[in-house]
Amino acid sequence: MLVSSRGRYALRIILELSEHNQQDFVPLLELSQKQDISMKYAEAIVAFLVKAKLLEGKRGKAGGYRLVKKPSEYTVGEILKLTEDSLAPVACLNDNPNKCPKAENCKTLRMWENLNTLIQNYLFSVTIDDLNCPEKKGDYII
Amino acid sequence: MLVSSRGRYALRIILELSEHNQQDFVPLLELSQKQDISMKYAEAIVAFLVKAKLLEGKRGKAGGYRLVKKPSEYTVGEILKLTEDSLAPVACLNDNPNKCPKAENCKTLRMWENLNTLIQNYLFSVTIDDLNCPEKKGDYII
DNA sequence: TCTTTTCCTACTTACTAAATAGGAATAATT
DNA sequence: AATTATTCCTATTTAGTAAGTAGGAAAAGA
Repeated sequence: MLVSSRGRYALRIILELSEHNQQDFVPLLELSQKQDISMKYAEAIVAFLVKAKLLEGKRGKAGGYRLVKKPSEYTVGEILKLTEDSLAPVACLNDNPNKCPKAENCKTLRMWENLNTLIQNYLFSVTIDDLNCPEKKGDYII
Repeated sequence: MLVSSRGRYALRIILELSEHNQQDFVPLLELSQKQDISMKYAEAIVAFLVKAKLLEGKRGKAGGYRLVKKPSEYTVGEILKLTEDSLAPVACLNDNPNKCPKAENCKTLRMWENLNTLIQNYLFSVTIDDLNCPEKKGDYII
């Protein structure tokens, strides 16, 4: 059930970028140092985020990375869904309709679906902006 | 974020046992066949559950496995917490107080804590009995 | 042309989940 | 006492993949 390092780092990198002037490109060296992630690993993650169009990269001198939209428009859910491939707790939920041959009689399926809904609803409700300004977003209350 | 096979299988095995007369011991062969899990892998999982005192095993002829309490007293949460080691989405939540050197300034910590609470509250609220009789437990509604 | 930067491809390492194998110990039955 | 059905125990194999590394090509500004 653990979120991967890639996911956690991606969040931190986007958070870091959200704190810079959004016109500016922030070089990888600065990102990796500030976030204490090895240059090379940070590079792999950032490249992934650029390919997924969550970031924009610019080569050459004065190059670097920047966000493509406002921090309030990034949800934690969209970032993690990308890096984790899926947020679902069991793989069969990724197929719609469910392809598992046991799905019809599966006594746990409903429970997994409910858990999945719960997780997604929460993660897609939290934005990068919320993480920067926690007072904007009340704690989750059951 | 995926639940392991071990966790999914453990749930299915306990569900299977919950459908038998609870005095009887169900042999592994039957469990593994009914649940379509290899004998040897099922054995490893069941041994694990016995060690954790979630099941009781009896050797020799007419031996097998049975539940140690009523199905309504097993929560999905307790089963998965065992098989997954932890239900937390990030490892640092397992230490109380948090040992991560960045915890003080971590902008994502609160979000992970909230997600963790959400997941735990749900999983510990669902029992094996609920899975057998879904009408007993309303769907999760946000 | 020099420097700073991203971009790209490939590789290595290490971990661990998942599954298998073989046989010892136990208990009921005949 | 022998037989059979079963759990219990220890060790091993396999395979996938996350995590991290390496080196150099391409681009862009000064």
